Parts: sequence; C-alpha cells; structure tokens
Amino acid sequence: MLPIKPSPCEGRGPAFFQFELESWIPAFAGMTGRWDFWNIEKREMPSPKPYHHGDLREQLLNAGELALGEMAVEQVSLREIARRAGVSHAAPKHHFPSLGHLLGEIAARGYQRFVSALDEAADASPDQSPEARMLAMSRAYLRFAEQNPAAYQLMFGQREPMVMTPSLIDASYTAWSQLVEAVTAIVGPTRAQAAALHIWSSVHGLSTLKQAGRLPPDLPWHNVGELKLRMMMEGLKAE
Amino acid sequence: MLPIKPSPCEGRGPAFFQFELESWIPAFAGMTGRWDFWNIEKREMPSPKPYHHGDLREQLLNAGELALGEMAVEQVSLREIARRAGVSHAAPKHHFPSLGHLLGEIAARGYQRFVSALDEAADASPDQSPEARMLAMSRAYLRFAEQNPAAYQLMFGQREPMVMTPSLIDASYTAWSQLVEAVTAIVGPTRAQAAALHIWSSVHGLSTLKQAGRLPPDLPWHNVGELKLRMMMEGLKAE
DNA sequence: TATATATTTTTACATTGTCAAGATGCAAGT
DNA sequence: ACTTGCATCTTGACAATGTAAAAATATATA
Repeated sequence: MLPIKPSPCEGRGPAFFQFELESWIPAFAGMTGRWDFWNIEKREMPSPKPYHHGDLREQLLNAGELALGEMAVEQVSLREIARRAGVSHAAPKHHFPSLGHLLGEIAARGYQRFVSALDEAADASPDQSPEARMLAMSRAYLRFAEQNPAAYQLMFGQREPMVMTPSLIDASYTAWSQLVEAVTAIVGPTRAQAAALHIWSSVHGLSTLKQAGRLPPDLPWHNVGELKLRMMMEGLKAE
Repeated sequence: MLPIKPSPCEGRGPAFFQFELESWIPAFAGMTGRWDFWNIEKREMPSPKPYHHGDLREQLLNAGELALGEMAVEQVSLREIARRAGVSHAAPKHHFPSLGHLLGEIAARGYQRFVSALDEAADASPDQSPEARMLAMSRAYLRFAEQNPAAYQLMFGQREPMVMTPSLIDASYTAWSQLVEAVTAIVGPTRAQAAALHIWSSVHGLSTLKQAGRLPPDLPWHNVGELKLRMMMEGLKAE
C-alpha cells in the first residue's frame, strides 16, 4: 500500500515549530533563516525546496486530488486548484507548464492508488486461486471507479487538456503489467495480452457505461453485473 | 434499417420542392406562405418552423454534426456551431435552451446512424447464424467508434454539458433493444440482459481504451483485438 | 395598415487557460 | 554587509467560452 497522506512538511525534517524572523524588529535585524523553537540553534534545512509558500508543487497536487474528490472532473480547473492552495491563479505556472501537466501528475498518483487497491483486494481473497484473485481484482476495479468517479474519469477517460507525463506513462504501464501478470497465471503467457485486454475492456466498459448513465435505468445492476463478470471469466477458456 | 438521410423538410409533410415568395416581386406581393411546386395551390405548412434563416434549427444540427467530423468533441462549442451556421453566437438560444440540449439532439441523431450501421452489418454477414450476426455487429461497433471518434465520444462518453433529451433517451434505448434482441437469439431471454451488458461493455471498453491511448503502444492491436472478440463470444456460453 | 409575436443581433458578464510584466524574497558572491 | 542574480509569486491582460438581457428586425395577425 502506497503512502498517500497529505503531508505539508514532507521532506523537510521533523515537524518543528518554525517561524521566520522579521527583519523590521530591531533585535532580530540581520538574523535570517528558520529556527528550532526549543534548542535555539540554527538549523540548515535538509532539502531547501520550500519558498514563499512552503513547497507549492506538492500542495497543488494535493489540492487537485481533493478537488477531484469533491467535484466533477470538468470542474477541476487550474484556477480552482490554485484557489484551494491559497495562491494566485498564475502561481502554478512555475511548477507545471500547463493544466494538462498538472492533471497528468495527479492521474499518475491516481494510478498508484489504483494499483495498490487492486493488489490488496487480490491478497485479501479467501480463495487464492488465480481465477479468484482475478475476480477479486475485477470487483476492486469496479469499486474504485464507483468510489472515485472523477479520478477514474481523469485516469481512464479523455479529459482533453491532459498530458501524458512520463510518470503517467510509467504508472499506467505498471497497471497494465499487474493485469498481465494476474492473467498469465490463468491462461499462460501466450494469450496473456489478449486475456488482459479482454478483462480490462470488460470492467472498463462496465464502469464507464454505468457512470455515464447509458444503461437502462431499470436494469437490475447487481445481478446482471455479477453475471457479466462470470461471462467475462468464462471467456478466458476460449480456444 | 432506419432512415437517416439529412432531410431538411422532415416533419413538414412530403418532400415537395418548397420556395418562399419574395415580397419584392410585384406579382407576388401580398402572397405569402409556401407552395407545392406541381399543384399550384396554397398549402398551409403543418408546423411553420422556418423563419429568417430558412429553418435554423435543422442547420444548427447539421453544422454540429459536421463539426464533430472535423474536430474533437471538446472543441465543438456553441459559438463554433453558430459560426458554421452563419449566425450570431446567441442565435441558437431560441431553438435550444443550452449547448447541452443541442449536443443531446446531435447525439440522438448519432444513435440513429449507429443503429442502422449495426443493422446493415448484421444483414451483410455471409453467415446468418445468431453468433455470426453478433460478431458482425461487434466489428461494426468498433468500426463506427474508430471512424467517428468525436461523435462516439459524444454519444457514449460524458461530454459534460450534455443533456439527456427525451429523443436521446429514446435513441439510446433503441440501441439497447437492438442489442438485447440480437443476443436473445443466442442465449435465450433469461440471460439476455446480462449477455447484452457483456457484449456492450466489452466493445465499449475496447473502443474507449484504444481511443484514449491507454493501451501499451506496442500491443499488436489487430491480432489481440480479434482474440478478445473470440473470448467475448465464448463468454456467452457461461452457465 | 398597425399591432403583436417570433426570430436574430448586439452587449454584457463571469468563467476559463495562458502569457508578459512587475514585485518579492532567498542565495550566493564579493 | 551589501549588492546582484534568480526562483517564485502576484498582477494585469487577452482571447475564448456559455449564458442572459436588451435592442433590432422580420413575419404574422387583426
């Protein structure tokens, strides 16, 4: 399970109380830098990322993830994220060349959460046969999409200004590998790619059709969804 | 097979040649209304939609469809459509309450094209067994998505301001019924809904993953896609 | 012919993403 | 200690969007 907690002071050592000397106080004139509140002794900061705002890059990513949890993916704008981070609308420019790059990084983080959620689900399955693990992952996939609709749409849909950042490509490739590995244990290496595509497109199609509200409203979702998963698994026996 | 041809006179009676009397021609002064070209006899139009611009509503829909053929879904804006129709940016307001409603109508038309494309494909299959027809429809589905990416995204994706117009609900229900019918011939009525969901989510997932560029770039698409379709069909034998 | 109504244009406003200048504060160099 | 340089942030601007209201125009009706 990957660590996701929003840690504003991450990478800057233990959480000391810090304050900045204000140079207009005569006694402090000339004394610059940050201070440990208890041992009054000058400390060098380990990685001097922070600046005016503490490290803004991290906070922008966190603000973006929070926004994705509260509003639709289309509503998450650059200015909205900046607003949540408490900075001006143009501040992100120096950390992300465009909105697309910021969204790309957020999507990459989403993939990490996604991959670990699926891993956990597979490991938590009482039956540890490859088929049961695969089924557990499929259900976890559907649950992830249902519980994080905006993040899911960002990751798998086509939010237009999104840029395929290197880390996003990495993360999505990791997810694909995870799937191929799980499926190889069932059908062997020869048909692994086709089987992975089979599984992925099935659960992805299921999620998106449901989210987009394109299914008949009177469709008994849980019954039919379960049956569909069974048909999906049955398909792995082809040839 | 549904009639889809862009018929500018649809809903206004048989397709007579129609012209508007121009009041500056002295002989026609005072004679208003539209005329049947052959029997010169005054006809009241059933619904006198047209106005200044010929009927703008129809032209807006056509302009929107053309735009969808040339640019990405996100680019198709209200102002762009108005521009293409040669009217001011606020003109559509009196025919469609919002961009969402206009997009909804366009999507409904897309569904009609879609349904007839699938019907034709099934009828054109050399093997007319239910399974072969289903497979032909699936391939036609993938082809439609590939050839009309923007329209497809409008119809099945979640273009945010789109409104579920009554005619859109109708059209999408027609598509669903078509699928259920085709699938009933294979698995019988009991599991028809689950089987329809199975097929639809499979091809939908396949299309969207490919369009969104989420598949590994080195994936041998045609082989693997065909194999996936086979697995999908195999799944129908479940239980 | 005069009035009413339906359609279109013109303005206007609040959004958005991006860019170009300023302002601000830290770090290094002398 | 003091200046210089540079990374960061703010301010202001621009074009584009959807939507609303007011003004203009053309058709319909009496």
